[in-house]
Amino acid sequence: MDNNYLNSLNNQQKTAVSHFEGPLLILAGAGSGKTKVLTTRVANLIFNKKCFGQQILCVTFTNKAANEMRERVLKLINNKSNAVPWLGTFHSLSNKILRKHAEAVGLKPNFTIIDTLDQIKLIRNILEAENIDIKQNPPKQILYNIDRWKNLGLVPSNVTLNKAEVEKAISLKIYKIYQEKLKMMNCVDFGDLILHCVTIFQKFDKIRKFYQNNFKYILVDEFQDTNFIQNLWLQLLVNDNKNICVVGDDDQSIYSWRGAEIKNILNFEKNFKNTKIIKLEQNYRSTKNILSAASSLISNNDSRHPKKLWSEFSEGDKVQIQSFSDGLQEAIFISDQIEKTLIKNTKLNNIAILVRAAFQTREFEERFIRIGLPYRIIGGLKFYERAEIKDAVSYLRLIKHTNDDLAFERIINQPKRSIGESSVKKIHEVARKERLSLFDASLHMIDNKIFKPKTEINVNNFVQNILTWKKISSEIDHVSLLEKILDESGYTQMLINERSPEAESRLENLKELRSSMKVYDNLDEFLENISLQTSLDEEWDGDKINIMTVHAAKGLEFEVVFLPGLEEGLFPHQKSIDDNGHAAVEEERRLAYVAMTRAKNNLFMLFANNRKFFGNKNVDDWMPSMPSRFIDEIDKEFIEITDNVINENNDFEFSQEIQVSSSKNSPGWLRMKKNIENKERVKSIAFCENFTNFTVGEGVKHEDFGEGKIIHIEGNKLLINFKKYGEKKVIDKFVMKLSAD
DNA sequence: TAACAACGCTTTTTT
DNA sequence: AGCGTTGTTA
Repeated sequence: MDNNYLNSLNNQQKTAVSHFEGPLLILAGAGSGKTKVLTTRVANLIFNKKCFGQQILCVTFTNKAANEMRERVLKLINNKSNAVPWLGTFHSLSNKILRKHAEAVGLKPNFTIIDTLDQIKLIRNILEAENIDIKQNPPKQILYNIDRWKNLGLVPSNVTLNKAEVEKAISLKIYKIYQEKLKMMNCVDFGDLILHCVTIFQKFDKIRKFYQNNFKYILVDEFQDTNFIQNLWLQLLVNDNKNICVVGDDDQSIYSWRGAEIKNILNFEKNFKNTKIIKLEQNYRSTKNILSAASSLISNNDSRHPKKLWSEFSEGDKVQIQSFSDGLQEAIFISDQIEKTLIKNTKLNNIAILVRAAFQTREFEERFIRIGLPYRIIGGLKFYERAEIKDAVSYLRLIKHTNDDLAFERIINQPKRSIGESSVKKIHEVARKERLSLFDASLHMIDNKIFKPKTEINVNNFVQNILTWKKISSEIDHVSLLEKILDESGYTQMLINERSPEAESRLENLKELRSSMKVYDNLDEFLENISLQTSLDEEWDGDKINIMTVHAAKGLEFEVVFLPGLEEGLFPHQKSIDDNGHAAVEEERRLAYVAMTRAKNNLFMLFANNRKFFGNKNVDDWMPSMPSRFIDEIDKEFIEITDNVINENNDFEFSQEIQVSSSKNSPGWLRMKKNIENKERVKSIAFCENFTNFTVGEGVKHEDFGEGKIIHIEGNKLLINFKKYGEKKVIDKFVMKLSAD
């Protein structure tokens, strides 16, 4: 192996890579090459025979980051697959450890990891059983409280409520039952993965020492986003040599809502004596304009370590600030920009649209489908969270553990077996009284003739099927088992009978599930990993535009970045401000900073004057909006402002077909400014005049679309069937009556 | 019990 | 718009 890998590093990076003994804190600014440092450091440790690959614990924040890091490390050390087995996320590594010591916390090694939907369902069930009002105690809120306790390392018996927290008493009560239920079902949630590990490390010195001794070196990425329990997990694994290296950037801390504590990084040198601190301040990603714009924004935060990122790159284009009359115009601009200019020089893979909230992706999805640009939405709906996939997995789960009540309840009447709500409720009651799982309660009720005769036959068929499949599950492979179940349960037939496009795509998804299962050796292995799998799609295949939330974009970089929706209330998000005030604004600002610093060459920041919420059934769904404060906070030297607001009275459907370029005549930017000062509400489509002198059936002519006939009228908006263009919505003043002459 | 209509709430960010 | 919950009917 050649030693060139060190030569491509700058001095600070080299120091970081070559520091072997003792705690190391790397403060790495955005784009300063921290992944390179981490991967090279791992390789360097192995080259210098400081340890074996399997003695390195390397923790990343996402699976994506873990995969990328593994790939790069393996490349550096010559492709020995599985040479760094302990590289992964806190959750995946905890999963691995917990499988080995499950009994220590009263679980079987093949426990199931439940997802958020299951968590909420379980909490609902408990609330119902306890006769607690669901409306007054939303399961989501309770789940949030439980998660927070878990992030703080608190098991139910360790939670103490002060006077201000009386309202959490119900959550605490549920938490206790929730944990018991999970144990009974041999399930854990995401939080448990880490919490159980910590419990084991604390309770069993032998186990802890085993891992401490094994991990000669620990590396942690994105350290600014670790929370209390994750930090404790690390502290328990560090041995006396204190060879722990953490990398982070306080300006990129964006997970406080998940319990992330910046103080973990700020106090690191206090926790570990003789910490070596290295700052990486040279940026290798962005042009000077982008970097300066981002730096000027983040300098508005009070609580941060001042730092001076610098770049040897050219100035580049200024950051483009663009305003639009509504979200659709914004989407049209982005797609135009991509189609007209970018597509020539930039691969679609190098273009990203980063949004604050997931719902914003829809606007772009619709636009790209319409004009046929390939795109991918990352982290949207996860494959295994789809209904049909969860159903199929529930069958497998129930076969594996018949006391998995969540799985039981999900599929007992899916496909329909005429076992309705009331029957399920009865099973619940008996299960509670007899302290049985739903499955065993059903058997009990059959034996004791508690069901109505018809229901009994149906329930009996179901449980017998499950038992039969359970029996043969050890004889045939897991893929055949799934096929058999989908076939014999009537699930496939149910979808075929539906004859809808949705059902067809569900069948497709089940096929995909089937092929994805082949990657695993057996059913256990499949079930153990399915929940931690973010997506089974080959997400990064093909040349496509990337659409994702800013959170999901953490750690990634793109040639061109679009940031739509920079409006007060959306970015910064109102809910976050409501909940946490000033601290929240600072975190939102960091989020904007992360978003901006993803861009290498071109950065577009966009906002609309009117934003559509909750569909567009009626005009009330349109909300006037103001540009984000973050736009004002960026130093004007590095930005260029363009106003694309078309005549406000224009109909949004209609404007879809006009080119944006034709309209730079309205002083929208200045008007917006004025509106903010006067605190006036922006005039929006909602206030259009609401009458017209056209009638349904009348023939009309439109400048662009030619002749057509009115088929529906709503206020001053006409639905017209054009001869050439088909049905379109147009505002009345853009069409002329076709007079008899 | 199933099928369907009516209603109301949604959307912050994720392993 | 889309989903889950509630109410109505067969």
